[in-house]
Amino acid sequence: MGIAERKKRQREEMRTAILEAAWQLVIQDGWQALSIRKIAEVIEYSVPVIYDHFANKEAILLELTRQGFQKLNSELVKAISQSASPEQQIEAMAYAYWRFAFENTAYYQVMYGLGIPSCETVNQISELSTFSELVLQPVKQLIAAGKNPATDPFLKLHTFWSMLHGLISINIMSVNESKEELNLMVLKDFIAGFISGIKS
Amino acid sequence: MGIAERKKRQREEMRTAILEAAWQLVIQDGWQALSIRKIAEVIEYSVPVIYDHFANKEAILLELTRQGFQKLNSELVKAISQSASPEQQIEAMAYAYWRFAFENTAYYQVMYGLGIPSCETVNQISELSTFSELVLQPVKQLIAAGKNPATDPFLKLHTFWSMLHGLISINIMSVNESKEELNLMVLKDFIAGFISGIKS
DNA sequence: TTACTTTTTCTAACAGTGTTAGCAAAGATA
DNA sequence: TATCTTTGCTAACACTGTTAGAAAAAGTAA
Repeated sequence: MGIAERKKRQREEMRTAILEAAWQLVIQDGWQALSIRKIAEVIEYSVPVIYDHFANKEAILLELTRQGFQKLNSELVKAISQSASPEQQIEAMAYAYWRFAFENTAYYQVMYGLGIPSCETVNQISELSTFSELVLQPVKQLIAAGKNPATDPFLKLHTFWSMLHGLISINIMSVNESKEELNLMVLKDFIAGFISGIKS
Repeated sequence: MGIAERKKRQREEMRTAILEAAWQLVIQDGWQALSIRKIAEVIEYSVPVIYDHFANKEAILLELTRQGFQKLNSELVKAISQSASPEQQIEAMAYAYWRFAFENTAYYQVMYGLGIPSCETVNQISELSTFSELVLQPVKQLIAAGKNPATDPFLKLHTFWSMLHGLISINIMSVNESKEELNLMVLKDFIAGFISGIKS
């Protein structure tokens, strides 16, 4: 009897309808504005049916996160396949990753939980400039003492900040304790590379 | 007349009481669990008095963010002052930044809006391992072809991922458009340094 | 077709959230 | 003492995630 199959298919359709509605709302108003009730309105069903397919709101976000990584993966595969040497592959992947993030800002924000205290107001924080100047000072000195005095200190400042932030935020996210020593090594690796990169 | 002074002082006390209560709640239950009503309960005042000192909840978070950067700045100043050469200063600052993040996780999360879809469940995403393997492949090849075949590919993978993520998330946060070219240059700078770092 | 069972779907509620209008009480001024 | 200003509160509005329990629909068996 095909009834069970049809029911299964309908359940699947409902599930994807929920996810599509959720995604539509996310790219429309940002993932912070996503609500179960809005999803219910879009799919034209009552609220509790959503809970028949997802345990809670977080499970929906998690599924979108999964989709995001899936899409990113496929972009990376494409980047790899179109390049020959490992150098080119790495470069292509870096660009693909970068492009993915900015062409799919909503995805990236869901994937990494970005986008709170409100991105727009971060610029209001005056302490950020103090922070920048603080790091800038020794970087400038190092550049002056190095072999390439034309190096842009702001560029290096950005590299410094981004690297540290990325390392930390990825480490904070994954509770995997066994990786802590690994990350400390990455930190050391980065510092050494950063300094020698300025000098030479 | 000292009445105006006293009133001003009392207003200030109320303000700091709100911020202290908010902070206490943040380190207790995480910044996502922070609510105006809980703050009101802690300071033993009704809810609307909070709105006499802060426009909205976000303003409170923003102030905590500001405090976070202030504290980070003072840590960096300390790190700088205790080191002599720019190399040592940069290294000390990197470690200070790192330490600050992990000794003040709550601060760091508020500062960078981290900690959504729930950090704990990120590990459930199977696509992450696919992603890792994808990047790992060319990195391994590059290491094998380089002068230092003992280099840990996982370490390099982590560097790669962290750097990209840091660069992107900082760029996504600050809407400052004029910096986009700068960041593209940082990206190039990073890729070049990353590859040459593996080779040599 | 009818009676029964299972599945699906909904209404309504609970407990919580940010935010604000409007009133009451307290404090300051004359 | 009377007036004005500041301060603080109650109560509400419009949301949020989540769930219990009733109603409706769909499937099954006689």
